[in-house]
Order: sequence, then C-alpha cells, then structure tokens
Amino acid sequence: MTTDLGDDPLALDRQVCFALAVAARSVIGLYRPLLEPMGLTHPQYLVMLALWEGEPRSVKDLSSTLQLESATLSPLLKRLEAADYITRRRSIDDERLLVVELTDAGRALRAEAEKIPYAVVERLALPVSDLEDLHTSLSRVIRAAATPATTAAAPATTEAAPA
Amino acid sequence: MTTDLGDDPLALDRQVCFALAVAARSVIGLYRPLLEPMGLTHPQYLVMLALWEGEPRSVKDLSSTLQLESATLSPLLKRLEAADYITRRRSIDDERLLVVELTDAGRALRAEAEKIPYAVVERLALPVSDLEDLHTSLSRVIRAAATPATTAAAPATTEAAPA
DNA sequence: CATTAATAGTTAGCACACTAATTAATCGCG
DNA sequence: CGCGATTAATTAGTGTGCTAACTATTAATG
Repeated sequence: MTTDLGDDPLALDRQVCFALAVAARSVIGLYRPLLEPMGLTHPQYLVMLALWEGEPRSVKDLSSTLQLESATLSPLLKRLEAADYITRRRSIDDERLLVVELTDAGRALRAEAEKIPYAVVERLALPVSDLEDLHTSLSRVIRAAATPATTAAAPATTEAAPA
Repeated sequence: MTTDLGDDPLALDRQVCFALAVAARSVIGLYRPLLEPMGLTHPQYLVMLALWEGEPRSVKDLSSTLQLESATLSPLLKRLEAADYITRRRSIDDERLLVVELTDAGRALRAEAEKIPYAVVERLALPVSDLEDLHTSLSRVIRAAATPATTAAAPATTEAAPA
C-alpha cells in the first residue's frame, strides 16, 4: 500500500521539504552580499544568467526557462529595466510578446558576475563532487515533481507498475 | 587557486542555487493542494510540525528550529492564532518571551497531517532511497552554509589544508 | 469575414522572507 | 541599587512568488 516512513512521519528533521526550504534560503543567502554590490537580488541574477545565455528572450521564454510565473517576472523585469540592465519592448512580429534585451551595462555586468560561482563554491568549502551529487538529486526531484500526477489509486510504493 | 568550474561557470543549468530554488518551489507546490483543505500554507505547516514535536515553544525557539527570522514568524503566528490553531501569550518567568501553544483544534489537526508525507512521497513516485540521498546532500550544504566564512585568502579548492 | 478560442502580459491581493529600526524586559556589574 | 548592555518581539519597507481576474493581440472556425 504505502511506503514505510518510520515511526514518526511528521518528524521535522526528516522532512525533505524542510531541508529543501532551509537549504535554498541558506545558499541564496550566501549570494546576497556578493550580488548586493551589483544591485541584484538572486532571482534577478537568475534572469541575467538566462539573458547572458541568449538574447533577446520573451517573458514567456524566461518564464519556462526559470520556472517562474510571468506574474512574478513582470515587476522583476521592470526593476531590472529601472536599473538599466535590460530593455523591454513589444515584438513587431507579434505584439503579444514582450522582448527583453540586455543594455550595454547589462552585458558588461557579466564580467563581474563570473567571479560569483567561484566565490560561492569557495565559501561553502565543499568538495565539488558533493555539489554535483546534490545537483543530480535535485534534478531528479524537479523532474518527478513536474511529472503529471497519476490519478490512479492502484500503483503504489516507489515504482509505477502496470496492472 | 580556484576550483575549475568548467568552460561556462555561469551556465544556468549547472547552478546549484537555481536547482535548489526550483526544487524547493516545485516540492512545496505539491503540498499546496494537500494543505489547502486544512487552511495551512507550507511555512505554517512547518511551524505546526515543530509544535507537534514539543510545546510550548517561544518565538525564539521556533526561529532557531525553523531557521526563520522572528520578523517572519511574527505575522505568521498571528495568522495561526486567528485560525485557532495556536495561542500566544507572554511568559510569566520572562516577559520578553512569547509562548506559543497548540489549541485543541491545533492538536487535532495532527491526525489529518499524518497523511501528508505519504501523499507527497507517493506523488513524487521516487524511490525512498533517492529522497534519503537528497536529504543527506541537503543537510551537508546546510551545515556548510552555516559554517562561518573563513576570512583567509589562503586555503582553497575543496578542502581546507593547513599551511 | 465575423466570432470565438487561445495566448502573452499585467494587475491586484495574499503570504512569506529579509534587513533595519523600535520597544520592552532582563541581565550584569560596579 | 542602578544603569548600560543584551535579548526577544514587533513594525516598517522591499522584493519575491503564488492565484485569479483582466486586457490586448493573434489564431481558429464556421
């Protein structure tokens, strides 16, 4: 029927969701002092990473790449525009699309940003293999969470099995 | 000197921080429909987990247990009080402390909540060993991030080594 | 070709999560 | 005892991140 999760399934220190929340906040917190001099928050930094990989990009594109709702990106992009790192304009081909491009200042920022990954890895002082393992585990969970729920009542424990 | 992070250190799909952010949002998103009938958000659920493990607890105590600022907990606890799941009163011994306790409704909610971990694990449809691996990796990173920064300029790559 | 569907963004409203500033209570030490 | 330093919460302000409702544009269909 159901997986055995031990005597106390509600034990806080066993919840993956809790560890995920704390780890995400902790690690993102390490970026704060590094990003602050560039005037970026962590989500804004992620948008810049996406743009440095390819320009121009629509909000829809950024939304699916970063797994963020366009409702979240809308005000965020306006702040990046106010900081003069990006420009926002409607596409000529399809006026539903908002085209986001880097400004010269936004492009120039990349050189500064390249130091950040090294600074974070050094700060964590963990073997890079540990970080790679974590990345692998995280990718698995992301994929699992994105997989549509099986409405079935039947299958079960850890592996789906046809009837 | 510095660790080799490959040809593009800024590649989005290699950033652990990005994977962490997406995974946290994705997994917490799975809880939303499960918690919504109980009138809880995910952070509120974590507070309830902490209280089900031991009562009463001060805000300070919850803050260090959940790794959340008391400024975040303050309004959250007021909402839990408004939902009649907890009570808030000042300690008699030390009036600086706010003592948080469960109401009968809050205690009763535990029975409902016990189904949640099973529902999430089943929904993810991942081997429990994968989740345990992830939890181990996350704990490592949390500990590493919590370790005070070595102001040193010397050490380096992945392992601290005395001179 | 007109009407309806679908798609892309924006806005509003709620709930975190952080920093900084404030308030209130307690502690430490001469 | 008294009084400055600490400690515990709260408040204010900014920035995500979500859902739901809305606007504008484009595509699809009879």
